[in-house]
Formats: sequence, C-alpha cells, structure tokens
Amino acid sequence: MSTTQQAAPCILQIVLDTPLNAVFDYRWTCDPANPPQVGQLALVPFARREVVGLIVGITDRTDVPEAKLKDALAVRSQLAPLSPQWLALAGFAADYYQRPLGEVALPGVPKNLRVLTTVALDRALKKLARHDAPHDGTPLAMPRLNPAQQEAADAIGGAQGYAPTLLYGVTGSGKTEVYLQACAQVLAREAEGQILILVPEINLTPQLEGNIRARFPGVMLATLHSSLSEGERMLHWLAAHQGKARIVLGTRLAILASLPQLKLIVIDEEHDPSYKQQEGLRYSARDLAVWRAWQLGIPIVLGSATPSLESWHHAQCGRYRKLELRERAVKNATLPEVKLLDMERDKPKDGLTSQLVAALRQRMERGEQSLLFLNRRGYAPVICCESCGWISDCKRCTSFMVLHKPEHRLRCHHCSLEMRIPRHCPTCGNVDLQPLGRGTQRVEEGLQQLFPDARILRIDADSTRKKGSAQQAFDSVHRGEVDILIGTQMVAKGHDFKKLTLVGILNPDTALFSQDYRASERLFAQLMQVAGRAGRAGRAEGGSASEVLIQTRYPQHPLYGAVVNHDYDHFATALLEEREQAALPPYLFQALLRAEAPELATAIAFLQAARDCVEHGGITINDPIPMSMTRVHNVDRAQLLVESPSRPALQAFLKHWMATLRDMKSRVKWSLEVDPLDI
DNA sequence: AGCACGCCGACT
DNA sequence: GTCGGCGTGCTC
Repeated sequence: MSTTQQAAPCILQIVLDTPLNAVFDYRWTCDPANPPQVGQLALVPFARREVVGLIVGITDRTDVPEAKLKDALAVRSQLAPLSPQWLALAGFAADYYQRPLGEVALPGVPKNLRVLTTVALDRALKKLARHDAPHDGTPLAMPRLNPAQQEAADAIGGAQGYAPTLLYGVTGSGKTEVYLQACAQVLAREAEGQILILVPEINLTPQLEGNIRARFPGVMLATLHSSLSEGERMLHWLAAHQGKARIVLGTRLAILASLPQLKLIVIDEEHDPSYKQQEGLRYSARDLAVWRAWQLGIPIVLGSATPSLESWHHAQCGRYRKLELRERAVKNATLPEVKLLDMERDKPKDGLTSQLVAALRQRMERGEQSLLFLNRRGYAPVICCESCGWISDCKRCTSFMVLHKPEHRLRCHHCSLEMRIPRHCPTCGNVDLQPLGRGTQRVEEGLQQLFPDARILRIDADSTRKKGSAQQAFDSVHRGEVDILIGTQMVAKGHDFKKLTLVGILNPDTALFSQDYRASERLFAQLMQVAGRAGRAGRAEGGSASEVLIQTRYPQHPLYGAVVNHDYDHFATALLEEREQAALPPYLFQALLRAEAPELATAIAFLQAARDCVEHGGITINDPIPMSMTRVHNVDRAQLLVESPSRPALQAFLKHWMATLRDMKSRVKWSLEVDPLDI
C-alpha cells in the first residue's frame, strides 16, 4: 500500500444550473498539493456542452456506471471556495422554494467567472488586487440625529447576535441616516466586517450610493444589481467574495452574494414588492435575508414607513424589535396635509376636480412644483365603438389594447402586440371610436390645455424608454425646470423633490374593491410613499404647507381615513385582525401551482391530476381555477392554491408533492410558487 | 433548460 | 432535391 503523495483519482459531486434535481458525479485527478474543495466552481462536460457547476461533495466512489462517468475539465482553484454558510443559504433557498440547488446557487455567479479562461480570471483578480488601496478623503461629517434616530442607530449598530429590528418611520423621518450611522458603528467595531444593504430598485436611489461614498471614503463599496455590465458584475462580485468590499449595496439578487465577513444586513423599504422575484426562482429576498441573519447570528434591520403585514406581525409577536421614528428629521418639515376630494360632489373634468385644478394653479403662481400620480400609462386603457360596443381587446391575451396616442398605436401591455389605431370599427365600420378611461398621456394632454404656460413633464415607462432618460427627467425636475410632473409608480419612489408642495392622486379607488386581499395593504403603502414626495425639505419662507389631494368616490372609506391621519399603526393592526379572522397570511402559509397550455382545459386537467395524485391530510388544496388574466400571448394559465396554517407541514407536503409531479413527466408546463404575493 | 436528432412541408 | 418546423430524449 503506497502512502506517497501522488495524484489520486476522486469523484467530484457537482450541481449544475438545470431543472434536473440531481447531483452529477465527475472523475477528477486530485493533485495533493492543490486539492479540490467543496464550494469551488468546476468546468464540466454536460450533454453536448461545457458548463460550470458547483462542487458540493468530494468522494472516492460513485454509483454512476463507468460508461457514463466523465472527467471534469477544470477546477477554478484560484478562486476561494464559497463558504459552508453560503452553501447552507443556497441549500435552504433551494429546499424552501422547491428548486434544484444548482438553479439557486449558479445564476448568481457572474457569467464571466464561468466562461473565462484561467488566464483571464487571473488578470481580473490582479486588477482587483490593485483596486485594493483605500483611497482617503475626508469623510463627510455625520449629521446630528434627533433622539429617536440616535436611539435607533445605537440599538442597531450596537446589537450583538441575531437581532431583527423593524425600523418603522414615516417618509422623511431619516431612516437612511439611521442606517448609515449604524453602519459606521459596525464598520468601526468589526475590523473586517461587511455590511449588506438592500434597496428595492437601485436606479431609483442614486442618492444613497453617493451618500455612502461620501460618508465612508476609505471603505470599498460594491453595488450589485441587474443593470451592471458583465465586467462590472464580476469585479463587484469578486470584491464582495474576497471581503474587500465592506459595504455591498444591491437589489434583491444581492441577497445571494458571497459575503464571508457579513456582520449587518439592512433592508430599506422592506415592504416593497420588488423584493419578491416574479419569475424563475420566485424567492423573497427579504425572507432570505432574515434567514441569513439568523444563520450567521447577526443583526438585521427592516426599514419602512408602511411595513409589510408579515413584518408588522412579527414585531407584534415580539419576534422583531420595533423601533419608531415619529417625526420628520428635517426641521420645519411637517407631514403633508392629506385631503380627500369627493369626486361625486366635485365632478372631474379631464380627470381633474376643480379643487385639484385650483391647487395646481396656486402652486404655479407661487413657483412651486406639483406632482400628479396616476398608475396607468398610455392615453386610454381601451378604445370602444359607440354604435356596436366593440372594444379593443388583445387577440392573444385576456386584456385590452391600450391607446398610445403619440405613436398612434394600440398596444397590449402583456404581450406587446401592436397595431395602428383602426380608422373604423373592425366589426361595424363606424368611424367614431372613443377612448375610454385615461392614462398619463391623456392627463398630460388635458393639463397642457388647462395650463398652456406650465412646464409639464410626464415620467412613465413610455417616456423613459431610452437608457438614462429617466435620470435626465428626474434631474430636470430637481433643477426646477418643471412645474407639473405627471407620472406612474416610477415617480413614487426615492426622489426628494425640494420644491414640491402638492401631490395629487388621481384614480386610486380601483384597488379598494380588488379581489386580491393584499391590494389595500399595497395601496396604503403606495399612497404614503407618493405622499411622502411632498414637503420633505421643510417649509420655505412664506411658502405653503405641503398638501396631498386624493380624488376619490369613497371619501368615507377607512383606508383613506387612515391615510389622512398618517395612521399606519391602527390601519395595519386592523388589517391584521381581519387577516386572522379570515385565516389569511401571515396566519396561513400558501403555495401556488401554476400550469399553462394552449387550451385552458389542458391546464385545468393537469392541475386536477396534480391534486389527485397525492394524499394531503392536513393540507388544503383548493380547486384549480383559471388565473385572473387567463390568456397571455396565446397560452392559457390556471392555478391551484395550497394552504396550511403550519409552515413545516406545508413544506413537508410540497417536498413529496413536487417529487411526485416531476415523476408524472407531463408535457404541460408547470411551476410552483411558495409564499405567492399575487393570487 | 439547452441541444441534437429525426421525420414531414414549401422553397431555390 | 434541401431548409426548417418543433416533437422527444438525454444530460454524471
């Protein structure tokens, strides 16, 4: 028996980015001087291609027949292996969301790391090593915090071990400042410590990145989000992986970054739906962040003016510590006054009530800015024929073709089918086709007639199609070149407009009576967020108090009452009670099985079969139903809702169920979503 | 999911 | 005669 150190054959157990739920074995000749390690990447032949996988185990035996077993091509040994903690995170996410480990672990690894030759990777590593020298600069002085902020910053920055905190503070109460000073404490205490800051959309918070750089000039900051170039992505990912970047600022995908020295996680606007991935692996970055903090035994702070009911519930149960910021941080900046404009009494013309028009005129005269919020782009959501009742429905979807006037086209927002506006009704030939309802373009047109001298700017997905044009638009608002801003969703987030003293909200009522029980929670958050754009800078000399005017047909609705009183507290608590009584999340755990097929019946039949193929004692499986938007791009979609008051019971059931479904090998395309947001 | 093989329709 | 449609079969 030889004990000399020599190259020995071994078996690498590798996961790959494929829907196949399996670990693949490969032969490899181990160099004892440079042995492969679990957590390293390896290049392997797979079917007829070469792909990079992740080594999850190393053994000396395998059940794979000799004829099938292939040799691994290379192991990326110049890259430190992903840590056991990181592997545990990926493993948890894979189990929880019922996906193969490879599908969770590999997409986050930059493509360049997978494709590069070893020589090119070495070059990149060298570049990063040069990057390393901490560039000095005088750190911008930390502003003084008010007592509530200081208390919060100390509580977060000084926390030891797993310490989840819900930072509940109205818009403008200075949550960002709390994060930054808590970060400063952690960076000072932990010589090598890393901090992960998650934001909903990085493009909408350009200020934060600048802020962090100004405050921590000697600290390397890396950003991680989907609009990085491949080169940047690799560099930033490596900086995080090597521990060089001590602050990582990113969107939801950054939750799967490798951060070997992670000591604090910050989640800004934790209620924001964009923390939930809506395709592929449908994970919640917020939930994974909490798990990661728990696993590492580190503090995590979840900040919001309108926390998700899930987090609110955890705070009420004492699982999260709740810290409150009740006042706006800037002196003299009071909360804007919210008023409801009754559309039954004050009938709107061109979508605007006379009171809103008067308020706009007043701001014009004072040289202040106004913002109109309407979450519907295009000119009109539908056009119709007045004589025969034809409406512009999409041929491929269960939806309408939206009128886009500047382009003279009808467009489906779901499958992007486009056509010219028909001159005559396609069914009866009538030439009188009327737009029904209004979107941002139509409001813009009305405003131009009403205020011919006003500088009006529309910001929505259509007006900002070109790269960088959104930033340009926001910049011109900041420079005061705009009197009236009209926009969708896009204008609600992030930006502080210093001269803005009026926010008008045009058509929020539809969400009040939605089938989706989460709609009111979302509407409240959205209203508070857009209302928060006003009056952030403090009342100017002789200027007006900021106002938020909400046009509604239901001014007596309790949701609006809570908005008027800036009272999320009672609203959230009341909603939670309703949820408990109706046995809905967060008192119930759900998963959704979706199926799609050319014919609805096929999808329904698949779901029915899926329902019947397992025992499900203790788990509720509802009837299969068509999705609310049944047809998109010529495929019909249906869904099956699975529920249980016990998360472990649901998880155990899903595991068995998925294995059974995979074995069915149905041709129907299906997918599972755990903790779905939209039902 | 890719990717190739394979077996039937309208084009140079 | 071939380019190409997408059915189905496989991936250590």
